[in-house]
Amino acid sequence: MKRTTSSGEVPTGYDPLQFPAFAVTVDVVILTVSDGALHLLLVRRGESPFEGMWAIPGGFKRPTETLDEAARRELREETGVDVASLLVQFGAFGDPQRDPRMNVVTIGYLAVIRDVGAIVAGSDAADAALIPVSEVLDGKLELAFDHRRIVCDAIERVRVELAVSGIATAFVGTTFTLAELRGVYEGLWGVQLDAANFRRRVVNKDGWVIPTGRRARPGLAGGRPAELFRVGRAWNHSGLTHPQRNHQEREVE
Amino acid sequence: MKRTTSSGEVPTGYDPLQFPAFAVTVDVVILTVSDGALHLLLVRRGESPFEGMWAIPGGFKRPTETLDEAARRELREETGVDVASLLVQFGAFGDPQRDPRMNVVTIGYLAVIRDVGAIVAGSDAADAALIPVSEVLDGKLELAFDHRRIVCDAIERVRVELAVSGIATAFVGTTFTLAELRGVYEGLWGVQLDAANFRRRVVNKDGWVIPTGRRARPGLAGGRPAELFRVGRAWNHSGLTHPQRNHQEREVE
DNA sequence: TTGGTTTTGGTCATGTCAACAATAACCTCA
DNA sequence: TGAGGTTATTGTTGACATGACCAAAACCAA
Repeated sequence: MKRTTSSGEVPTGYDPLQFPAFAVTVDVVILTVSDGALHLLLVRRGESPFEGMWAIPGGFKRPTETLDEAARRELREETGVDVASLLVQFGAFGDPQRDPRMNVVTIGYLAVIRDVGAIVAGSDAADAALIPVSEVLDGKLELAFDHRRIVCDAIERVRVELAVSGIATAFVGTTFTLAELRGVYEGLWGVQLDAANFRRRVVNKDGWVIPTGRRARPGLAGGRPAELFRVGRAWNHSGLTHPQRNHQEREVE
Repeated sequence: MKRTTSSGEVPTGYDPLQFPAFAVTVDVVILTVSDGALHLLLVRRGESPFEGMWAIPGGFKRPTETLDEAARRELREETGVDVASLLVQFGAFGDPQRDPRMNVVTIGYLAVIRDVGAIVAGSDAADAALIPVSEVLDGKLELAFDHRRIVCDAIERVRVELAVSGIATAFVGTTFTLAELRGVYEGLWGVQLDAANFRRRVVNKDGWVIPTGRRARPGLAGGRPAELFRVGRAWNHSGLTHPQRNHQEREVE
C-alpha cells in the first residue's frame, strides 16, 4: 500500500513543474431577492469559449491572496460593493473537462447582497444582468462551463443555510418589516407562511430581530403600518425550519 | 470597472504558463467513533517539510480525475476501504503560505468509516494512527501545514451535519443497536441523552431506522438484549436537534 | 435465586407550532 | 366624513414533540 501525505511524495529538491499544474479560479454566485423571487447576477462572456453566453463572475486567484480575499476582490470588481451581507465558500469544482482550454479548478463562493438594482446599473450594464434563478434551474437559460451545476449547488446551500442559520436577514435591508423577511423565506422555499405564526417564531427567537420603535409606511394598497426591525446579533444559532403539516401521515411505506 | 468572467481574460491563443499555476491536492479527514469518542486517522510525514509530524492523508489531484475520484482514491490508498459510509467535500484551503514550498490549494474531504480498527492494522501501521480528535482540538497534538484548521472545519461540519441530516448512521455498522447510535450523538455533542427519549425520537422519525427482527447479544455486564436496526433510506431530511433544557432561561442579555 | 445491568415502554407536564379567528391601523374612493 | 378594502398584529385552540422520571422486561454472573 502506497503511503502519501498531504503534499505527496515530494523529494526534498522538488521541481514545481514536475507536478500537475492547475489554474485556480474563484467564481462568485451573487444572489439577491427581488420582487419576492431569488435572482442572481450573471455576466455575458466576451471571449471564447462560450462567447456570448451567460456566466457567473469570477477570475483567477492570485498567488499572494487567500481564497476569501480573491472572492471579495471579484465581488468588488463586479458589483462595486465592498462587503456583502454574506460571502461564504460553498464548494470546489474540478472536473477535468470543465474548461476546454486547460485544467481549471474553481472555488465557488456564495454572496448575498441586499439591493443590487442600483449596483448593477452603476456597473457596466451592457453585459451584466439580474436573472431569476428559476430560469437557470428550469434549464431555460443555458450557462457557460459547468456554471449551471455551480449555481444549483449554491442555491441548495442557501436553502439549507436558511434553515440552519439566519441567512434570511442577509437579504433584507438594515431595517425591515417582518413581511419582507417572510418574503425571503417564501421565495427561497417556495412555500406560503402564515404571517401570524411567522411573527411569533421570529420575534421569540432570542436575539433574532430587534424592534426599532419606528414603523414602515404602508404600501399602495394601504393596510396597517408594519413595525420596523433590525437584525439582532444572534442570527447564527438555531434557524427556522420548514413548516410541517399538522397531520403528517406517519405511514412507513 | 474591469469585467472578468469565470476563466478570466484569456485570449484565444493562450499560454497556460502565463497564468498563476497552482498545485491542487485533496486532503481527507477520516473520522470514526471508537470507545464513544471521535477519532481521526493521521499519518506521520516522512519527508520535509514538517518531517515527523502528524498530518491528514492526501495527495495531488491528477489531471484526468475529478475531485471526488481523487478523494476516493486517497481514501482507498490510505485505508484500503473502497467506499466510505460518507465522503463529502467540505472546504477549500488556499492561503498563500500554507505550504512553504509552493502554491498549493487543497480541497478538504470528510470521510466517515465504520470500524477502522482492523483497517489501520492492515495498513502500514508504523506511520498511521487513530487519534482522538480532542487531542487535536485542544492543541495538545500539533499537525503539519494548516491541517489543524482543516480538521477543525471538518469537525464543525460533522456536528452541523449531524443535526441537519442523519450522518450519525454513517458511523455505525449496517446493523446496530440504538445504544450504539446514541453513543455517536453523545460522543460528537458531548452530552448525555436519555435512552428512552432517544429511542422514541429516532424510531418515530419517518424512515429513519428500520427494525430487523434480530437482537444483539448483551455485553459483558448483561442487560436486556437490544433490538437490531438498519438504516432507512430517508436519513436526509430533518435531523435531530440538541436537547434543550426544559426550563431554559429566556433572558436577553 | 438474587442482585446488577441494559433495554424498552409508560406517564406526565411543559413547550412548540400550525390553523384559524378577531382586532387594530392604515389606505382609497365615494 | 364614512365605507369598504388591505395589511399587521394579537388571541385562542388543539395536536404534537420533548424532557424528566418511573417501571417493567430480559439478560448476565455468582
